[in-house]
Amino acid sequence: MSQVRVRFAPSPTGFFHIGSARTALFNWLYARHTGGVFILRIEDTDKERNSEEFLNVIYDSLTWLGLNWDEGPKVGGNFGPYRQSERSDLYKEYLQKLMASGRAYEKDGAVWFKLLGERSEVFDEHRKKTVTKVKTEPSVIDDKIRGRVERVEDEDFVIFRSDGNPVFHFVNVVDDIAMKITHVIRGEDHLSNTSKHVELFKAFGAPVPSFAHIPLILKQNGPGKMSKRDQGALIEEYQRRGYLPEALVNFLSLLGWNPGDDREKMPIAEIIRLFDLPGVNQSNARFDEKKLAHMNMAYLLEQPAEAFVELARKFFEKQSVFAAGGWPAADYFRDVMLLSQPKIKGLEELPAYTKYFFTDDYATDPKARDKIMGKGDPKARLLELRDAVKTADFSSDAALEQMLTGLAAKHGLGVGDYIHPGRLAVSGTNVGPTFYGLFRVLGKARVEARMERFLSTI
RNA sequence: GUCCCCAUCGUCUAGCCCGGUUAGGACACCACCCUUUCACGGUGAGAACCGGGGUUCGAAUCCCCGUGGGGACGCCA
Repeated sequence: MSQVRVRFAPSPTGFFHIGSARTALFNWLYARHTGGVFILRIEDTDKERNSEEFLNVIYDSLTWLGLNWDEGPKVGGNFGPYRQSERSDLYKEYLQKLMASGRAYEKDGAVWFKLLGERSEVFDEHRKKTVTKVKTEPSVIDDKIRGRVERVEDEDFVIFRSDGNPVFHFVNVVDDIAMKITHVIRGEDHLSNTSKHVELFKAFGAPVPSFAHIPLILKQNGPGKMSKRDQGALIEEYQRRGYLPEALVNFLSLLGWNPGDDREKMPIAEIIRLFDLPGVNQSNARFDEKKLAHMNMAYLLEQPAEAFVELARKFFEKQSVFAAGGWPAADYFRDVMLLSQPKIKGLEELPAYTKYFFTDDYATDPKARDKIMGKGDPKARLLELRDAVKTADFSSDAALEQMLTGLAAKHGLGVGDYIHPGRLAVSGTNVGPTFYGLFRVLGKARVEARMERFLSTI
């Protein structure tokens, strides 16, 4: 059997969204699973709506997701060029073939594809105009996901606009022939178009590729499929918010596909090994941001220390959390991030979660203050803690824990009686990382200064 | 309106092809446990076969019809 050749064929008319990413991913997975070739082809025949900016968004997003292409812009290949705007000669050549065989004709300045069969004029109520219907044989496609689908294509359609540019149906088929595409994996919104494509393949005398129409991704709230304008629809949004691409890829792979058992979190190599077209679902899936967030957390939690610190550093950089010259010492930043890693759900929480580590100018949460200061005798506990801190060993969590348990035992109290006001005094909040880690990383000098400052306000 | 696709917990889904399950898992939600807070983690609860007809000893599973959802009907892609 010949090598699988699949293509992802976006048009640069807007930001790259979840649905496109999933289509790209399934094509990529199928190529990697079969040892085939993944081709990126830019469908930019609509000059009015294309832009270089959106083209770069496509490259950036695919690269970020790790969906590398074997042939296409930037990497080349034997079937280029890979931008349709650079392939006009080929399209004219193919048009000549249809003209020569009598399967294309001009009308109203445009070129139409001619269906074979008996013709009749019919008034279309829905479109409010008279159209020419052609009595044709049904086009049959043997879809790898949906099975046999039959549809009658009964009207000639435009293949070249009156401005001289070819339309999608035409270029799509011509390029699939020219690039020797074996499997067309695309969204179900194209299923109805497929009969047009099948007729074109046949008119060119070319073999019809296998089709696999994947279900659509529906918006999380309200009716209809997800579009670029919907909440959470854009890939670049997740990139900006510090999501891990491997988490997004894992989540996306599970939207409309599953390995056939309970496994969800899987390394990409495992997904590639298990992915296949028959495993793809037939029904549409609703996008669930919460499940994606959970997947992202799971990936974040298992990052090795240095990798996590690096991710955090890049995120802080991109968000410009610190002024150019205002970065904390690398070791201190590292300690703070590692202390926070097990506590956060996403990188985007990090700047707010760690703010008080990097500045003395933080606000004290009034709610936390009321809650903690209104119970027992926190001031007395803080005074005791302050005195104990003076001689305490800050070199390890264990040493600090020993200090605190000793202090609590001496006064017949629980460690919580010290921890709650202590945390509030040095961080202004009642949520945060482990208390001993908090003290250790802040260091004795900061802890003492902040405790004194806090004591002076009560 | 015409044509095409689809239908299991709120959501993603396993089971369907090759009829016999206490219909399983995950996210979300709730309770409890762990615990210095918040998370994580653990345990448990609630939660589904769209409806109606067939076929069959037996239907989530096979067939038909409804209904519902989605898509396509451009000189957009």
